[in-house]
Amino acid sequence: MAAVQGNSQLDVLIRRTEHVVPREALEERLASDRSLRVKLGLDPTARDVTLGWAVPLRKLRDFQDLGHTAVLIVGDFTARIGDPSGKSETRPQLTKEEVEANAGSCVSSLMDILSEDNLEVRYNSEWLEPMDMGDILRLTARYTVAKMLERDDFAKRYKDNRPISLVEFMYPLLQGYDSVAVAADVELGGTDQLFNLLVGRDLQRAYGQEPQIAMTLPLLEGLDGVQKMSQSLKNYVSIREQPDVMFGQLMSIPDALIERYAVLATDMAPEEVAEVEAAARLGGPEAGRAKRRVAARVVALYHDEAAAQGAEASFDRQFKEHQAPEEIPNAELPADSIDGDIVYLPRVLAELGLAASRGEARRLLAQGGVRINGDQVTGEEFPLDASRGALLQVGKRRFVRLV
RNA sequence: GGCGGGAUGCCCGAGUGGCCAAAGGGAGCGGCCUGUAAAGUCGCCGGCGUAUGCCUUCAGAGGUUCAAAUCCUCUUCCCGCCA
Repeated sequence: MAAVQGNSQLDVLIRRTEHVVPREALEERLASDRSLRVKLGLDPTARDVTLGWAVPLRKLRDFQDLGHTAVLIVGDFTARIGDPSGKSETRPQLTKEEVEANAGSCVSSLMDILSEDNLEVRYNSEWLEPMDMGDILRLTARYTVAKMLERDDFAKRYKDNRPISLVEFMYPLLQGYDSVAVAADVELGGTDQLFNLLVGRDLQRAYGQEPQIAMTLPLLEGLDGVQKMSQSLKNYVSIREQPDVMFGQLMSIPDALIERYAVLATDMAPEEVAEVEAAARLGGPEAGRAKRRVAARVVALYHDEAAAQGAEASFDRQFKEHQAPEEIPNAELPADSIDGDIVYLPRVLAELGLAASRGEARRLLAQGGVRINGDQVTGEEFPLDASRGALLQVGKRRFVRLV
């Protein structure tokens, strides 16, 4: 068993959680000194690990570090059904091939956070695929419609006369059955998973097992500051993002979220979080410094200290001093943008991907969003000889060296 | 099986014959400002070589009309209610 014992172990595990149901059961099981089986379901539709998804993963890592077993469930079977949670709408079902293609790379990127030790990876098709209609009916017999409708999402949709697919009723049951199949002691999930985790408890009881402890973790808001971080909303930060980009993305969170990120996205100790929060509250430059501190800590967590410092330095260079970044990609002047001894800028911007279309490029020019060698350019044509080797900048953060 | 509702630009959502490339909001983008890619503020936000112009778009296919996102017909998909 691990170095941390008793209450301190409990403290570590409880940190950052939203619900621990029931908490006494967790205390009891920890006291038993047994290596617990801690389950976390993985939706193999995701391609990247985001800072939001990292929250439960890092909690799982906490358990591993304390000698418990991480049981990662790849929902290859359930992914083909679709998870209704929090989406309030039905999602297209994935094919077996799509799911398989994702699953492998998914698990490998999780290894950035999880440890190879104390790890068990299971695919739920292992036990769900062989079920026959009899098994399925016996499973559904354990649950009632009224109980299903306790779930907020279902209750709301039912009340609003919005669709609830029958298959959505199956998902919590199957996820709960996963817990039975792997004999989970604890299941982790986002706050929106609480209902499903509790179904797991009911089913385990029904199948004669000791019910698991349901532990939920807060859902981290995305860069927009409102909606939860998700890949489909494109408001996320990947844990594999380049240091400079990651730092910049983190600096773009609203001030109101500084503390939230300090708690959920960094490894800051509670005292340090308190400092950051106090600074953030002061607003002004203090808040700016607090945000930097959080951003740097996140970068350090997924890269290293040097990368964090480098990222902060280049952030200052680019956004405070308005200098070009050190690394600027070269881009060849598109041939069809050249007409005699002039280049047609909208074409250049569009072809190089600096603008979505020539129309947008022209708007950017008109709005003063384009600079060449630091000087604002508003005309659509530019001398060819002055273009060779020039530094082309769009907005504050897109740079290209023309060759 | 019967009845009713719906499908609009990245998303949500107005629009029921011309004033519609289509209100409004969100997201996104740009300028300014600043402590940052925060906040605030102003602006942009279908495409086209630079346009009082042309093209494509309001689920799909036809049709009526000088003129259709708006009317008619058929088709596809979605939803609800009653059985």
